[in-house]
Amino acid sequence: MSHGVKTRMKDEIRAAGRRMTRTRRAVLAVLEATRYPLSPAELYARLKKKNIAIDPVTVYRNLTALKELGLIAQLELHHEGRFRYEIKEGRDHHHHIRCNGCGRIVDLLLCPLKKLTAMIEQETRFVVGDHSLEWSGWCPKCQ
Amino acid sequence: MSHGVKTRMKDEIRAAGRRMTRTRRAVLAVLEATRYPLSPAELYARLKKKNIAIDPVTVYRNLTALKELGLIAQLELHHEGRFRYEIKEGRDHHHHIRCNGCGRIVDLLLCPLKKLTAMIEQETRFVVGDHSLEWSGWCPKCQ
DNA sequence: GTGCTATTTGCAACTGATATGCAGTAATGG
DNA sequence: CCATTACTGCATATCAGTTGCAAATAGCAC
Repeated sequence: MSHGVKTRMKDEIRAAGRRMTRTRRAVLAVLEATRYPLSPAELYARLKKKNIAIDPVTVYRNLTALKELGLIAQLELHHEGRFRYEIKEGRDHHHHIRCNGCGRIVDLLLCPLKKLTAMIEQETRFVVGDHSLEWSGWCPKCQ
Repeated sequence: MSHGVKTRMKDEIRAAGRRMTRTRRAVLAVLEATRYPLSPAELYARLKKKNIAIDPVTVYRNLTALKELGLIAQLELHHEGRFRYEIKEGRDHHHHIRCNGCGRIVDLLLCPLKKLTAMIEQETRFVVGDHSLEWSGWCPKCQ
């Protein structure tokens, strides 16, 4: 196994004519180490706690770039009104549920929607691209 | 039929100790006349075009109030990063698809998710509340 | 209609999330 | 280690939505 995840990511970044920088590496590292999608602000806080010098703007710019490169996914949780980001590498298509009480976010590994695409294309004559499916509710502790 | 939609809405507003005002009536009228969910800014623009004097802040406050009263629904379309609102009265549960090209929004009358609730509750131990399911793609004209 | 009270409104100012302009810095290929 | 060009930081701007407060008004009682 000569080609690790990090190397593969760097290759993809280079292939698009972009660079693997100190801050980009740090952003990716935090996203990789976190098992739920982070908002830019949360990500920035984690970088700060790790004593990594980075400007909030650079966090935004890196998230946008990595999203365009397809290395991370941008999502919006139910009624949260802001974006979150999570690493794509090694993760299957999935959705989320978020607790209205404590804000805890849990992955849902199911996706009942794959079969629906054809139906929707027929119904609307759209060419269906992406979808988002997000749930909210109350987690065990907050019930 | 002595009890129209308007009267019913006014009753619900009054029942909650709130008032049916000039601006609230206008906001409801525009939402009723529009067959897709509007952002606060779009709603404000339509009111202006109809020469209705209203402050943008009042639009926000009315939308919040009407949402709390359960008369309108707040939703977030796929990757749009802001809220939209639509009238609930007389409309079944549904979802949307939005064109990446022109922004056109079309209703999807299907909802494949009802059966899923029990499954998710079992899997996560959450008590499932609401969900959002939004699609994006390319509409016939933009393909 | 008159008057009363609580809700609403308009205006201004504010917050929070995200974007942009620009000059300086640093990652890559040669 | 040089040149090129992407990236970073800082300041500043924009956009969505919120909040404080005094003035306006809806709804109710008379």
